[in-house]
Amino acid sequence: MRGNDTRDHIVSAADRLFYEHGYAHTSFTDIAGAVGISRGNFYHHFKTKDDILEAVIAHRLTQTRAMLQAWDAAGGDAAERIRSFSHMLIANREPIMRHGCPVGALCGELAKLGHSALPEATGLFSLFREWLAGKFTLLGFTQTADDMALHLLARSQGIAALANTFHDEAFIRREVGLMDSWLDAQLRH
Amino acid sequence: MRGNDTRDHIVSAADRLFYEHGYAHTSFTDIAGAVGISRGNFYHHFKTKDDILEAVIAHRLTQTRAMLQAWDAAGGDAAERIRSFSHMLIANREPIMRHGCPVGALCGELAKLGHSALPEATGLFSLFREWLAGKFTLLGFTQTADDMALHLLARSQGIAALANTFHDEAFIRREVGLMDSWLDAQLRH
DNA sequence: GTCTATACGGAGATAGAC
DNA sequence: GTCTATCTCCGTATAGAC
Repeated sequence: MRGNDTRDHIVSAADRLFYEHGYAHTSFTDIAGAVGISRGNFYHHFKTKDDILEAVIAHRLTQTRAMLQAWDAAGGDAAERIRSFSHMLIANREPIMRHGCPVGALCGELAKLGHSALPEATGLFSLFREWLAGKFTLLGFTQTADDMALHLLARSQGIAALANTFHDEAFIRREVGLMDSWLDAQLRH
Repeated sequence: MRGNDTRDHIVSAADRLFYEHGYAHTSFTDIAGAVGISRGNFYHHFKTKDDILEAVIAHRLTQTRAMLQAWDAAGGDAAERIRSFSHMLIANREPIMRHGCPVGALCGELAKLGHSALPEATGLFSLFREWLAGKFTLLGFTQTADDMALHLLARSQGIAALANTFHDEAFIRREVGLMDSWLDAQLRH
C-alpha cells in the first residue's frame, strides 16, 4: 500500500498546480519538482499527462462529494445548506482572489483546448447543480429548482471571476450578501 | 500604407484564434495558417508573441470603446443603455456558448500564466465597469454606482461561463431577463 | 515584405540500469 | 519503484536569400 503514497502525492501536487497555473501550463517538470521525484519516475504511475488530469478530476469529484455530504450532515434546513454553498466564496476568498474558481477555470481551459476530459470536468459543475436543485426541490420549488440552482451557480462563477480580476474582498462579501438576500426573497413567496 | 494590411490580418486572425483556443494554445503556425503567410514573415510585423498579444488587446480596447460609444449614440435613457449591455449576451449567444466571454477568458488565462499583459487585459473589464458605473451615476446612484456596475459585470461573467459549459440558450435568455428585472427593481427605489 | 532554412529550448514520452 | 539518459516533436525566434 505504500506504493500509492507517491501516486497520491503526484495527484495532490498536480491538483494544486493545475489550479494555480492551469493544466496546459503545468509541465511534468513542475509536478516532479513539487513532489520531489524525477521526471522519469512518474511514468511508472501515469502513462500520459491526460491520465494525470483524469486522476485529478476524479480526486476533485470525490472531494466535492465529501464536502456536499458534510454540508448535509451539518444540520439546518435546506435554506441553511444553500447558504453553505454561497458562503464557500467567503471561506475560500483568498485562493479565489488569487486563482479564481477551480471548477470554472478548468472547464474553461479544457473547452478552449478541445480536451476530451471536458465532460468529466463539467461533472464537477453538475455535482453542485444537482445538489442545489435538490435543496430547492425540498423547499417546494419543484418546477424551477434546476433554474434556481443554475442561477446561484452562475452568480458564484461571476463573483469568482471578478474577484480574481480585481482582487476585491469587499466585493465578494457584498455579492454573497446579495445572494443571501435573493434566497430570502425567494423563500418569502 | 499597404504594408499595414498584413499586420491587420495578423491581429484579427490572432484575435479570433485567441478567443477560440486561448492565447497559450495558439501558435505562430496557427496564426500564419489562418492569415495565409509563412511563419517567418510576421517577425517582420511583430518581434515576439507578446507583441501580438499586446496588439490584440489594444485592438479589443478600441473595438470595445467603439461599441460603448455606439450604445451611447443609439439614444434612450441611461437605463436603456444598461440594457444594451445585458442584451449583448443574447446577441452574442452563439459565440458565447461555444467559447465563453472573450474578456473573462483572456483575463483568467493571463492570470494563470502570470503574464505581464494582465493589467492591459483587465483594462477591458474596466471599460465596461466605468461605462456602467457612469450610467448608474446618471440614474442617481452616486454612492453605489460602482458596486452596481460590478454586480452586472459579475452576473454577465457567470452567465457566459455556464452558457459555455452547458450550452444552454434558454438559460441565457432567462438570466438576461432576471438582470432586466433586477434593474427595474433598482429603478423603483 | 515575404519567403525558406535553421537554431534552440522545453514539452511529453521511452529505455533500461539500479 | 526510482533513477539517468535519451528520443522526438513542436514551440518561439533568427538569418539571410529573393
